[in-house]
Amino acid sequence: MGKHSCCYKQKLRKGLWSPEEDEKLVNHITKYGHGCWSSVPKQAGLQRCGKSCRLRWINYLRPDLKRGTFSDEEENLIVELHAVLGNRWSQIASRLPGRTDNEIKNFWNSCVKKKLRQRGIDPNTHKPIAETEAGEDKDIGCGERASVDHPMHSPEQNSAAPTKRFFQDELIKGHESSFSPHLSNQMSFFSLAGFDGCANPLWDFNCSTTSAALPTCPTTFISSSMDLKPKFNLPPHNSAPISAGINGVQLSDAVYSSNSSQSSINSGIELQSSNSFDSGIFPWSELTQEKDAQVQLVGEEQDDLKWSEYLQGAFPVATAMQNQNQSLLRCDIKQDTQTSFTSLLAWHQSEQEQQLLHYPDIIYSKDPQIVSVGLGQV
DNA sequence: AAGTGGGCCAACCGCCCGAAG
DNA sequence: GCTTCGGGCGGTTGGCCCACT
Repeated sequence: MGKHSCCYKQKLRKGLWSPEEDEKLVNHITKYGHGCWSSVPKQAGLQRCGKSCRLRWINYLRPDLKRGTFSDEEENLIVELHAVLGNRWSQIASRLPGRTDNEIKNFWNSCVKKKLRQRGIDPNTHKPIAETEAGEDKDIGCGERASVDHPMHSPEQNSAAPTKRFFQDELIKGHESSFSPHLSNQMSFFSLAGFDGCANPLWDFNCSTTSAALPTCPTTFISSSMDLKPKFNLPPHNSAPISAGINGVQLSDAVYSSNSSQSSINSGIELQSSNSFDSGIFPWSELTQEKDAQVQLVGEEQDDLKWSEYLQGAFPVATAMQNQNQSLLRCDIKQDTQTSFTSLLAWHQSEQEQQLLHYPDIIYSKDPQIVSVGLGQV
């Protein structure tokens, strides 16, 4: 693989584009579209390779590009999306209309990183720097949960972001999720159940375990809570879902329930016959696939949402925030168990007991539908 | 005024993936 | 199953600009 064949061709111009070249490219694409990029330079009369033309168009000439500095809202959104997606600039860019991955990447590297550090936040883990440093040489802290010898993690994946990346990649492999996150009426939060918001998996699994089974939905820790607030003042159409959900600290707050048609939570853990990461434990596979993950409001108002819409602000925030007195389901997934499925189950049961002791009003159910019903009664 | 260092950003590089043959 | 090719992505580079000395 390596270089494209076009890159070997001689006499191709490199470096900055001249206005004439830009004009040729724009004229050609507006007339004929780009079609096959490798043929564009020839057809447009350019001494460039197709890749160069593509890049120039996407990053600079495209008419729908928004130029200029990033707004505070955009910056906040980038930070939050980065907390979820890591360095997946193209996916981050897809949530910011008019911005390119390259632009966002540059903005991040030149500006945002610095700002975060100044605020004492590690831009990689989105955690306080002190905490991150402490976690590095102490126990398996939030940022370094991935075990070194874990088969999921290559040496380069010892940092937090690649760990998350691993899970994201796995998620992307499949998207027929049997799992729909339910949102509480109060907080429109789309949980990233598999991660704690610090770009870390909340569970470690043996590869064999992972491929065979994952807990579908820890409905275990459903409790009443009303203390979630957006951390950023995003535009109205963005504020609730993004700020409440993607910011690291609160990532695990959510409600999960399986899709009724594909049901699933048995003992809180489900054996999956197909792609384990599709089991819904990380329903945000839709982050990349734009498929039909449905974010549902629990209770009388149930609105189906696509994750993409969710991120882009289609979520009916006002509705979600109206019912301040209704319980918020929480799904706090602690990183606790070691690698085995069995231990996870044991932990699940033990946590249930603990939660019952401390929160008598907690609703537990192995069946998400029952959970929903229970919520309706709260 | 000249030199220097840093920031920004457009563009390139190397790699991956999927489709096609 | 393999090779080739095109598209795409993330990381990196190089050049321009500007502030500072």
